[in-house]
Amino acid sequence: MFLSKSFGYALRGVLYVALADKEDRKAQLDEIAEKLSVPRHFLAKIMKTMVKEGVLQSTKGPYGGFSLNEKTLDTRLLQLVSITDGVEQFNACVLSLRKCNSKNPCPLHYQMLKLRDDMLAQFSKTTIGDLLNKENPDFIKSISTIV
Amino acid sequence: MFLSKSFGYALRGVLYVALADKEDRKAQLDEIAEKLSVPRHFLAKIMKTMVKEGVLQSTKGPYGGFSLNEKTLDTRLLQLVSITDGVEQFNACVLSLRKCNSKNPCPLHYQMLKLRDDMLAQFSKTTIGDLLNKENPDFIKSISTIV
DNA sequence: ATTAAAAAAGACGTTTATGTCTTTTAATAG
DNA sequence: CTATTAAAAGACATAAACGTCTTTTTTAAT
Repeated sequence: MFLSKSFGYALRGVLYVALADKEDRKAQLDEIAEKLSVPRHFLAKIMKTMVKEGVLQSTKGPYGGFSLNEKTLDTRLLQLVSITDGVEQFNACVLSLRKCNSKNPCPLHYQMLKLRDDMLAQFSKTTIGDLLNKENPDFIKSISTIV
Repeated sequence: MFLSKSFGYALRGVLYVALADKEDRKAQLDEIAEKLSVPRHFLAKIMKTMVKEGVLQSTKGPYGGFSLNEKTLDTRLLQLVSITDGVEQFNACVLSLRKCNSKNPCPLHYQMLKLRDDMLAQFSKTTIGDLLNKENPDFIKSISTIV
């Protein structure tokens, strides 16, 4: 309802790489996809995009894989949303009215505006690093428990 | 992002019927679709479903069309969401984790829970009648201004 | 240099949301 | 009762999201 599956895969993917980083190792696609129970090739596309957008780093070849870069932990969730879903839709009217605005509000304009602002605030203030600092001992389990 | 197009069409459709009702007349599909700039046959399906679900009334044949019933104005927006989108997705984890709950929360569990509750509260408390009582003089314009 | 490993790239397939078209059913006027 | 009108029903079409498979490119060890 709120976000695409790609967003969830992206976030779990980058979190997995961050956890591997704590063990001073890179994470490879095969491992990530398997541990997170996410379609391998689909995840590949998403990881690739994140690399292109500078959220992650990757190296090819033997001993290659995905790793963090200087920006990863400071990346805001909103940027992930932007990469996987786009942010324009946040501003779209629920009634599909293009000319819906405060001058000519649809019947749900202000109600939705509030919900939207709350959501944007949440996703803007939270970074990848924030999620990792929660010190949840079951963190790994929580991002991979799918069944 | 939040809701399907069908939801927007459904709400605008039923509001249009309510406005026609204030003029003591039924609204026909051709008129509604044209005035709201919504695909006729697609809207037909949605209107039909709303009739089946008891949100609206319809009569076939000459001088037929869609009209309100005793329940229409008391219908909560959540019921429209339920008809067009389903409500299960409100409870789905953004990370697609099936076993995400307060015992085993994903990193975004509580943040999303709050947003979700706010949204459900909004949609639960607001009825079709509430939207009509806002006395917005540009109401008709606001639900049909699409271009 | 050669080979193997791993990501990048891109073609292809499936499913779901959205949209269109035609036929059927029901109601009313005359 | 017949013709007409309008919704109901259902088949078909398109676009976007989601997923799979194969080939190419890059890297590193030997």
